[in-house]
Amino acid sequence: MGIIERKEKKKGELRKMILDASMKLFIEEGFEKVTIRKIADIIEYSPTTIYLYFKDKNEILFDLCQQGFIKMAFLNLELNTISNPLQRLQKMGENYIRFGLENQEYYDLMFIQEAPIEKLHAMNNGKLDNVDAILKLLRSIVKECMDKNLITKDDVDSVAMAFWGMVHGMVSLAIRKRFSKLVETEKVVKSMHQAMTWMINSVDNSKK
Amino acid sequence: MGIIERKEKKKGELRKMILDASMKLFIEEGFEKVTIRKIADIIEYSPTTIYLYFKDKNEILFDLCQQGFIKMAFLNLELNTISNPLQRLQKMGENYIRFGLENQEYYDLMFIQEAPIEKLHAMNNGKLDNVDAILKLLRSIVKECMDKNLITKDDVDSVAMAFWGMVHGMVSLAIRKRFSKLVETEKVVKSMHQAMTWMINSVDNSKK
DNA sequence: TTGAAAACTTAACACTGTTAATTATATTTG
DNA sequence: CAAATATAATTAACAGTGTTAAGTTTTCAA
Repeated sequence: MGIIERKEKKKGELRKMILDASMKLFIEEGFEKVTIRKIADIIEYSPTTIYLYFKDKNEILFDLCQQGFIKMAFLNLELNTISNPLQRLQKMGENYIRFGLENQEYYDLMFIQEAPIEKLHAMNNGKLDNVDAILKLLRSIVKECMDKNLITKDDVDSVAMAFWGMVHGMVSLAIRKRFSKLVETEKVVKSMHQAMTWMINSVDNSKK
Repeated sequence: MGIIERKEKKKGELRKMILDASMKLFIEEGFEKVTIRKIADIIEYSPTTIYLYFKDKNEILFDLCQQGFIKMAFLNLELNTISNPLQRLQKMGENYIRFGLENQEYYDLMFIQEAPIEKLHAMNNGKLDNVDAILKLLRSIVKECMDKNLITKDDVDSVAMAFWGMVHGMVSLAIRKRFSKLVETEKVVKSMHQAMTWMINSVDNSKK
């Protein structure tokens, strides 16, 4: 049994080496540069060895993706200190925007690319993952806003979609450089926050 | 001069054949299946011939992209019949959502992929293109809403960003299957429209 | 020490966009 | 009309990509 454990550990070690190499490439050169052969170069194994530890490339990208969700979740820890749920919603949105702009490669993988998400759907083994945690938080804040009559009551999920949509839409359009015909490049970030503030104020029922 | 014209025409004809073949592949198999070699197969020329008529693949994708913008612009023609600018804004949003969901391949190229947009930035020879037209329309409607005190006054571009962001965000998250953990697949479309309606009603100052 | 199982590699397949060099086809000139 | 030139199209290749089947090396228990 000690032997099997050691084997498992060794197996785990190479798995980790592959993921570490992927992360290194991902951080330093972006996710398009994460190729099987480059990973193999770094860990000094042949490319095919990787397939003994991962079914395919998506399984590796999925792991990087999960790291991103963990990273993002950390930003939301400070939200507990804000008592007003609408202010909390705004702060969550601002965190989201900042995370997206400062971690564009992660963001791409987490919310724009279609490749790694297939794994997420396949790996639905009950355990609620990091995506769930963020969505659950968003939903609960929206619900609290409605319960306290800060925003107009409606289907919680739909309203959550509207907010998520707005921040994701702005971040992804910014990352993909679609705002150039609307505002100057230097003003994009400022305008995004201004948009966020306008929206929060506009839906705030306590302000009228 | 008649001779040069005829030559130009012939050159244009092969150019058109290439674009037609690209469109055929694009419509029938999606944009990832639009490859130089497949285009070459259809037009019955060698792959390298294509490079005599287009600088690179992006130049071909850019053309498909433009077709998408034209297609989208058609949907907005009916907007003139709506006198209330906020209702017009809602209708524009609903058109946008419908276009995105019904033309996912076009939408991908127009707003999600980064490849063809580089050409759009490079080709900035003054002439305001189809993207401009749509953004100009959005901006003017937002402005009209503010002028008529239907929504709270603020920087027009920022508010336009908020609305565009919301609809683009929802459409792109739906296309990339990110809503599965929030609402059931069958309900996504309905929830998107519900989200849109909630948002329009919530920002409507005339309703309070 | 032998034999089976595990770990790893080599070689290859089927693709991708793109380029340099070459050949075939028109067109213009002597 | 024939030769020279200009245009058009092709072949072959480069440098990549993910992935798989088959073969080799290593490890380890009987």
